[in-house]
Amino acid sequence: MNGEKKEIILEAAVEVMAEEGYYNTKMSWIADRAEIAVGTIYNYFGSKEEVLEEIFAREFKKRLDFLAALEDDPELTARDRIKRFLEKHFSDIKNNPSLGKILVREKEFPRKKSEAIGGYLNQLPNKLAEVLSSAHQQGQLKIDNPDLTAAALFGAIQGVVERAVKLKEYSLLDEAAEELLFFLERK
Amino acid sequence: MNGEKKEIILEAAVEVMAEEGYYNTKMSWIADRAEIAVGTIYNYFGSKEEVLEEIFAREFKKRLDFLAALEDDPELTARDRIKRFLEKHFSDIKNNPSLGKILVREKEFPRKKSEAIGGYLNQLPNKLAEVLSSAHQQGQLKIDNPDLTAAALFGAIQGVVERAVKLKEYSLLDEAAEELLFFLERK
Amino acid sequence: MNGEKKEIILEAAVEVMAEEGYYNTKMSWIADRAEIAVGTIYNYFGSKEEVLEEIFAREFKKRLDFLAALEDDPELTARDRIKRFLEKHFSDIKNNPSLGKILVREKEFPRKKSEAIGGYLNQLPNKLAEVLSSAHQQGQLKIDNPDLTAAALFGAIQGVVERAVKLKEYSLLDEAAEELLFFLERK
Amino acid sequence: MNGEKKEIILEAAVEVMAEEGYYNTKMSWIADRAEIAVGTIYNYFGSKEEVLEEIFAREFKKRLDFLAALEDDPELTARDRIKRFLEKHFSDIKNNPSLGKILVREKEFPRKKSEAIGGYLNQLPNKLAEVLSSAHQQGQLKIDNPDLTAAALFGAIQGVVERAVKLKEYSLLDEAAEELLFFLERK
DNA sequence: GATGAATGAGGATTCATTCAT
DNA sequence: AATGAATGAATCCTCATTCAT
Repeated sequence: MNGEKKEIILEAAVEVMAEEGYYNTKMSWIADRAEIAVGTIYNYFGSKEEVLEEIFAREFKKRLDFLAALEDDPELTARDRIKRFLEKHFSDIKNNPSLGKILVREKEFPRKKSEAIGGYLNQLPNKLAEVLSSAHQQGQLKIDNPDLTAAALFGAIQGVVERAVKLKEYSLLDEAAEELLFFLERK
Repeated sequence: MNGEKKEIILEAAVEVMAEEGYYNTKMSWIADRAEIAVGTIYNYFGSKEEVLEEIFAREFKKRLDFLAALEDDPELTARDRIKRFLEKHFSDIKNNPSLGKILVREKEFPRKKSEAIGGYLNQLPNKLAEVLSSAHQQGQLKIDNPDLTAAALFGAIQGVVERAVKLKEYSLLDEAAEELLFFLERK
Repeated sequence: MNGEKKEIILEAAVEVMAEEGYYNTKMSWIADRAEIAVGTIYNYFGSKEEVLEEIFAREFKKRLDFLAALEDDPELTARDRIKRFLEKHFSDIKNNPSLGKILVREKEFPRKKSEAIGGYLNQLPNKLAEVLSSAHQQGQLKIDNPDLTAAALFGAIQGVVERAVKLKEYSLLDEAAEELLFFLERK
Repeated sequence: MNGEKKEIILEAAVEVMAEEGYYNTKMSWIADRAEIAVGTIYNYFGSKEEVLEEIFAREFKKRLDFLAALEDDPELTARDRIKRFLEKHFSDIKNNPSLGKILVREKEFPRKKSEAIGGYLNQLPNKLAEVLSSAHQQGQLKIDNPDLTAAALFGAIQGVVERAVKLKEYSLLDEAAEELLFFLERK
């Protein structure tokens, strides 16, 4: 019951921030959407920034965990891992496009402070780089610079989501995983 | 002499916004950086938002023009065009990383109003899609969905720039053009 | 308790604006006078202009209502009606000279927008003209141009209030009603 | 030639301030209307306020002088004097309604400083009161309180001008002198 | 825990005035 | 004398955060 209110607030925040952007979102709008009082938000979050951080923390953690789980499965090739990851990600976004909007858009944050979010935003490419790197070492993938490829891949993911969300053509997301895999398959 | 002051302001704005982000940038900081008075900015721009718009307008126009020029050269294959475009873009960013930072980061703007910026942000992927699409029709490229590929490519460009700028590893940008071409090369 | 704060703000605003004039009045002074924070004013009024509007709206409405009530009493002659109105008005001003000062002074407003205030400023002369006009038709008063006479009467009222308030000779207001009636009594 | 520029500026100022009001009038608009540069205004006036002051000073001086001249003519009764004064005033306003607008409207000024304007605004009623008072002493007029009557008369003048100017019914001004004399004529 | 009125620091913008040309 | 770009003090308004109820 208690934890539930926190969820309600986060959901409301995701919606409003997706529509308006972090800086244009007023705490009172989040409260309105969540059908609670502004003050109540501060019983669960220390600040507006923390709300955004929590959103990022959760979503990125989910994805990092998912990726970690895939790595633990020795049966899978690097290609499989990336494929599964992409499919999961795009399918999640399709289920909650608001979230997708925020995840690709909020690259600008309250200065300095929120190292937190910046951190998450780095971890995923890093993890992707790791996967690519180990695949490369095992001869599964021919890539020269895993960091670069991971950065490109991560950007491509964002680009596709952004496009799909902006045009509300969520069907783009269905083909997206397959499409992006071509990027890793080289002669 | 007159037009010069506008340039000075824009340069200062690019620097400060790159460091601090649009919303965190105070007009007075731009003025300080440009070594002028705040009021002077308003002799050249109607608002803070207009400053950002002008930056986007100029940079995107440059790139669109460059791409258009490449299209006019019948000697070039699609691959050449994209390659040249990427090389130019990454080299520009390397020369002015602050600009790169802004161009990839400012996806959130003063609400509704700035259709302007949103417009530019779409035009480039659209143009890329066009190039890919016509190449596809001429049998030069095997891609299924030019829109999707263009979105991925555009995102990948942003991702690479973002990574390079964030880690200040500008050497990443040297290999980037070559790397991203893999988006177009399939078995 | 809630509505009370709005009253406190209005009272403070009347005082400060009377002393300083609308344009010279800073929102922070109103807040200081009301012993609240600036932000609080904005919980009750949308803008500085709206504060002034509310003052005008209330005071003019009071007077229009009073005049309307007098018109509904068939026992009264036109002279009685005007007399009562003037007595009430002058007595009100005597009780709150600050208000008097504002009511006669604020003829210049934030451009265009405040049709509201302009409206009130017209309604009272119009109403006076009506009373005069109907009195004329009933042979109670000999006046040629009710509009003109009403404008003069309205101006005379303002002139007397202005003089009394400026010189702080509020006793002028005691004789004022009687004096102005001479204006309507013609051979 | 030199003095001429000052006149041009004053005319432009009267026009713009009549349309926009003192506080809403920008110095640059006056300059535009006068077809000169802003800086030039400051070669003739020390400040925006001084421009308004000069307007008031001139117009009120004109009227005070006119009234003084009428007083010097022993042939005239008080009624004649007032009548002539009113006719002149209303006719002047009819010729330059912009001026009329300013003269009745600008009761709020840059605080404290401009005692000047406040002074003029008092002098005219004072002078009127003098005329009435001496007429009273000579048994020409039956009025009890010359100050009060003068204030009412002055207010009535303003009221009529205001109405005429606001509705652009300048014909009201033709009858106005005759009408206002009723203030002096009692049973 | 929930509420929402009160708070006040913060910042974009305006515009009278200056002064180098 | 005329110019008009540059100046920066001044102020309205916003909104995240607090806290008494």
